[in-house]
Amino acid sequence: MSSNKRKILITSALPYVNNIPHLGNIIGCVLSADVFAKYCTISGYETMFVSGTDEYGTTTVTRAKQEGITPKQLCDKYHAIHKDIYDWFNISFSHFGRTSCDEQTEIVQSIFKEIYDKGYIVEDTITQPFCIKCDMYLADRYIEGTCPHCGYEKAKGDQCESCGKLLDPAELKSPQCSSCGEKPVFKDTNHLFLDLEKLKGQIEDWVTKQSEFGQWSNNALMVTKGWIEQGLKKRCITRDLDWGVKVPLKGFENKVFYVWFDAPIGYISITANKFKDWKSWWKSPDDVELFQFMGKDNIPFHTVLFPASLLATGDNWTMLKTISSTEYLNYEEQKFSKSRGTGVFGDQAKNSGIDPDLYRYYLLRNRPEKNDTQFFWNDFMEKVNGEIIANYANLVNRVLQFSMKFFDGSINLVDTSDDSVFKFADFENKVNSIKSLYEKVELKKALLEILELCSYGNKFFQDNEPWKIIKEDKEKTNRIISSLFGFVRDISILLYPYIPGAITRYFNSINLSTDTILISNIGNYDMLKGLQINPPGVLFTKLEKELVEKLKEQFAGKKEIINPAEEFSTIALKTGKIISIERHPEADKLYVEKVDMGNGEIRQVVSGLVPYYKEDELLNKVVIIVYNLKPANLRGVLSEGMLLAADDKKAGIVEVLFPDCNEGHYITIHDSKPNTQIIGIEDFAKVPLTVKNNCAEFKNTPLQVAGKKINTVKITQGNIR
RNA sequence: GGCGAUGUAGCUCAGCUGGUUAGAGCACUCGGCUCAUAUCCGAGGGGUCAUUGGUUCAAAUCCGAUCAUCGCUACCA
Repeated sequence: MSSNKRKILITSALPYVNNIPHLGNIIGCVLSADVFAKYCTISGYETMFVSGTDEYGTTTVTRAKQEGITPKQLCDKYHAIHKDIYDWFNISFSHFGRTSCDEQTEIVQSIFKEIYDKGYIVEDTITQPFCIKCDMYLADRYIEGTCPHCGYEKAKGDQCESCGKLLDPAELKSPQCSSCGEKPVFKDTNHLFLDLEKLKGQIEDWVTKQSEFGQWSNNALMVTKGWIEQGLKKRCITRDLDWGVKVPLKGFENKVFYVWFDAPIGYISITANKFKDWKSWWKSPDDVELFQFMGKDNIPFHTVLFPASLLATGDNWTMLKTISSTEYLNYEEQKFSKSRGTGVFGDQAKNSGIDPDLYRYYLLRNRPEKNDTQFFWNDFMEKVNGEIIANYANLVNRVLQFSMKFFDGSINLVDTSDDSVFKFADFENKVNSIKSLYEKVELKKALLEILELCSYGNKFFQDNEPWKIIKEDKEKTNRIISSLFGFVRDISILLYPYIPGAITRYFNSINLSTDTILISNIGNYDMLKGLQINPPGVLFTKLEKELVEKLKEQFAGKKEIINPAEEFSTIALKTGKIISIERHPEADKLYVEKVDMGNGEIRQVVSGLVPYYKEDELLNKVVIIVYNLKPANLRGVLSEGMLLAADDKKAGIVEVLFPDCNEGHYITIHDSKPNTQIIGIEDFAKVPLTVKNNCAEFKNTPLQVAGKKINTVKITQGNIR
């Protein structure tokens, strides 16, 4: 069975099962991988392209509970949604599987055993919440309580949804089991850890070698190095949960593997799920080249953690050769957001009435390779209409129409002489260049070079004026058109990975089998001789302004209304008197102050003023506190507000604002009213407070307290924070 | 604050290891063609290559500093 064919194994990051992918997700992994896979296929390489839904983990369990179904049922439902979307986008997986298959259990367990036998697994005890009533350990997500940072009452044990901070469940105040409400007890539980420290040398060697060999992008290499330097510690690979792959070790019967450990192995098991000879792909490092596609947030899993697991087995696995990691695609200068309804998601794209090839074209044309890029509806329309339709589709159409009109649609031998379009466009060199870009997974550039070829085709057509020559020299006209016909056929082959649907329609209209869409057929025109073509149909429908405007409106999401006049009122600034001050026990730069806010309210505030002020320079002074800020935990000490200081970066001076009044006054501009709602630090950071001419201002309006302006002594110009 | 990335025409971007008057597409202005339900071709205007030092015979390109934007991170409070 083994041939001399190159074997290319392609994976695209496994989407988490209950997130519906948006266009940014789609271009990031699945679509990019698909173009490369299609290229490999038409190049005659033996190609395996796998992906699937990542199904295990607490998120699925929680969601299933909410919907009142089992995790399995939930995954069935969402898996179908994913599959449907990718089918619509014409993604040709060898297999789009799921991590909840039997092979996953077998392979994850066997890999684990190998790692265990080699001594890279260590056991350790951690303390975890346990619900007596439910008789189970509570995964981080299953526990709710008050967030120690912001005071949000329904914070989840792993992360507070209000302030976004990552949490340890033990930090929560008044914790509760999220299913029964019982107060959990904290019990010691044994877990297994992958000893990355011990693997460090191997990982580093592998990264050094492989990054060069596989020509990793700078971005991927930087993230990887950062990760390795940041410290490879022991990482926990088990969880107390039952939706996952069981840990095959005595004493761990009730535990499953943690998703980061089992998900990448999903690539292997999904392959095994459909192909009996999966080992010829995944255990064949000398014969197989592995290309992996993902968004930038997934890099360390593929360059460090997954390789570490495989290295630890000591076995001969096929490992990552080339990583293709994209930056993010934003939507009309915002982030895609399901909850805010911003951006186009896979299911919506499908219902938008626009040809999937047009999405494919635009997403790849704008592929975020080096930078984040934007999805703009106007840009979408302009690029689609002006590039793929006006340039390529029009070239196809004029060539075919001309052949129909003047030669009854019969094609003669393709002219490749020095007068032909091939010489005119320096065709051979261009094609080689495009092929090499494909090989390097430079998908955006390859696409642009193909379009450049189309321009040469149009120019050749224009320059030769066959519509005039036909009147005198039919033979010459035939040569012109036949060369263009062959030229367009070749370009279409090159374009197939990007817009497979349209190219298939094109091949049908010229009566050529789609089996002939092969890179090796470029330059081979024997099969075109004597071809009888059909009248061409319309390859694409142009995007109309009205439709685009409608869709833009539909997917705009909730608009943030920024009213400059009320902007200042998002914050509340209040004066307070420092009644005690001491050094933070755990930090060099921080003071911990008790501040009397008036009316007997005392707040504890932490501020980073040690390098700038001595204790007695601040004690008993009246200062300004951001009064409606979410409390934050700074190196173990609660800070219930922020002490305002001006900051002159150029001079390196920090000056605390000392208002000329007593404690308990609000700071205003004009007659603004202080906000009573709690805001986050990021909201506060958006409010531009500055010092100009020794006076504290908001957008050129002086801040006032008790009828007076707030002045600085040392700093004339600067920011306030 | 630290690390990393980015900053080139109105817009989207090319410009690798430094080498002639800085490029493309879109948009704009003008001209031409008509095979093309899509148009196309040509010409033109428009840039102190973020700012600023330095290395060099030569810098958008290399090095340093600064500023701005974005991402991650922190003793941001």
